Amino acid sequence: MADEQGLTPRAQDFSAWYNEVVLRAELADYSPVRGCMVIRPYGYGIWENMQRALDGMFKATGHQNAYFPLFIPMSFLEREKEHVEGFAPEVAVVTHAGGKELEEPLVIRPTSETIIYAMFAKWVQSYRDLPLLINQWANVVRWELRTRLFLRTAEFLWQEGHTAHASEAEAEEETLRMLGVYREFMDDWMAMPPVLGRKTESEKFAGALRTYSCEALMQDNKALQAATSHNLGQNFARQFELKYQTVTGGEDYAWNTSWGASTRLVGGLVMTHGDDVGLVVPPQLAPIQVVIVPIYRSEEERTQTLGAADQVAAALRAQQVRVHVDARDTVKPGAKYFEWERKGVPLRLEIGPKDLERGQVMAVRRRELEGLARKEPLPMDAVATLVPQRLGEFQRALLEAARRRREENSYRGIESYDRFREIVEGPGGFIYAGWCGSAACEAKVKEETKATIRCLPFEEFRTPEAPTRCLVCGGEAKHEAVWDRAY
RNA sequence: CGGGGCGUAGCGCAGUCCGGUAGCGCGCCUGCUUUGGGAGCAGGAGGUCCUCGGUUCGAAUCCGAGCGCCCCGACCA
Repeated sequence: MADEQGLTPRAQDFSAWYNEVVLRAELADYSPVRGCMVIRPYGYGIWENMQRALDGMFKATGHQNAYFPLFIPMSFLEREKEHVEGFAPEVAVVTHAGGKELEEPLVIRPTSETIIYAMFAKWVQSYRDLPLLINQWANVVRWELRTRLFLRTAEFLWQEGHTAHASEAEAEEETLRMLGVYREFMDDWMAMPPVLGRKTESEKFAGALRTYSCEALMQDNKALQAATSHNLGQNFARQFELKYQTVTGGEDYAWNTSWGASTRLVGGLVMTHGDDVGLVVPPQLAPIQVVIVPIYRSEEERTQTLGAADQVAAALRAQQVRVHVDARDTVKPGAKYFEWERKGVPLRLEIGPKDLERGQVMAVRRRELEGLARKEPLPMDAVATLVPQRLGEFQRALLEAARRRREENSYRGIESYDRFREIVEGPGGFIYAGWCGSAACEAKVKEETKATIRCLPFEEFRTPEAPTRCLVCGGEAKHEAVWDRAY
């Protein structure tokens, strides 16, 4: 670290900065097991808020939670060819249990399509049993060679939605609906606005017909795939005999979708809003939205300011504000400021003798954002109404700032491959360019620049004037693609 | 799995080249004074120097092997 109290500046070493923020804000810690991490209470608090929000949205769109086992028979995974090929290198396998070698090895789920659709097959007989809309919150294991806190760990927490439908159109609608849910979550809760689009064949989920994703742009201008939604077609249904009787009495395989988002989102949050002081958590997801720091000298002042702090806290809690009073007597106010800023608490209220005299509290925002004063006094008797407003403003300003940063670092109308390379190898960012649709052109760019097609963006994200030529071969452009290096 | 770096007190590090029995800052504990942006003074606790083996009268230091972690690359939510 640059010095013992500050962090390595982002501009100097983004990667080091990221690790330091995660550790120093007490989001997570390294575990004794290589590639795994311990999510600490503060980090888990953010994840719990994410879960709560997403879970509510899943329920609102008709899904129910269930839980499927961690262990999957090896033979299940092997049934879908593309699927097993995609995951084989990274699965962990249990070969021994109960002191004996198992007859059939058990895979620790890298994802649960196989076991879930095997169960769906038992539960679905008729079109009347469809759609079946299930979600599970679970841990999964993917034995990655190279890991990073939150962004890629051997074990991670996520949710995986799995649905079965009676028609391809319905499955496609569901796939896009859930992509939209993720988008709404990222906009409204995380203030991390994604670009939506379809994945290319080489980037799609192993076993899917089509994959869609939400791609967010981090502060180092690398892309983060933040959520994916897959139309699985009938691929898994065929392998697991997930059949149903149609309205007309015939028989057909069900159409499946799956969609997921993981604790990786926490890493995205850090890399979207954090600054050189530390973490910045959007109010909607902050475990602590407001921290109150009393300031005093004498014992009498201590009693008074702490009393006022408790009163303000109670008034805010009545407004559903998550508030913490830092009443520690052994730490000076300045030290508390730094600590809570490092942890990204959106709003701090300072209450000292001078404030009490004036009947006010001093409010300080975590980050300076356009149009919003960093410090302002709030009348004591209006705190309960003003603080929720300030939190809302801060949330909106974070989204606005993130959106602006994304657009400022997006490049459109790039036609020359040399120019493309200049951007990728220089500042980086989302590069919109034409693509002929050939895997060869896609692979060439990846090999030469490490940039990949993050997605083929949906209409609303596309450039008004569609590219006509493929960035790589100069042939006719079939799509506009968003390229970038990615996490 | 290749390249680089690093393993010494809870954290960050010095000491290693040139062997002589372990130190600095932060943090922690006690007391007093402090408290509006990382407090001061005094006292104190805390270390199998990653592991194993070798060389030596003597190893944190030299030699060999192994393990672990971080960063960069190939593969990936």
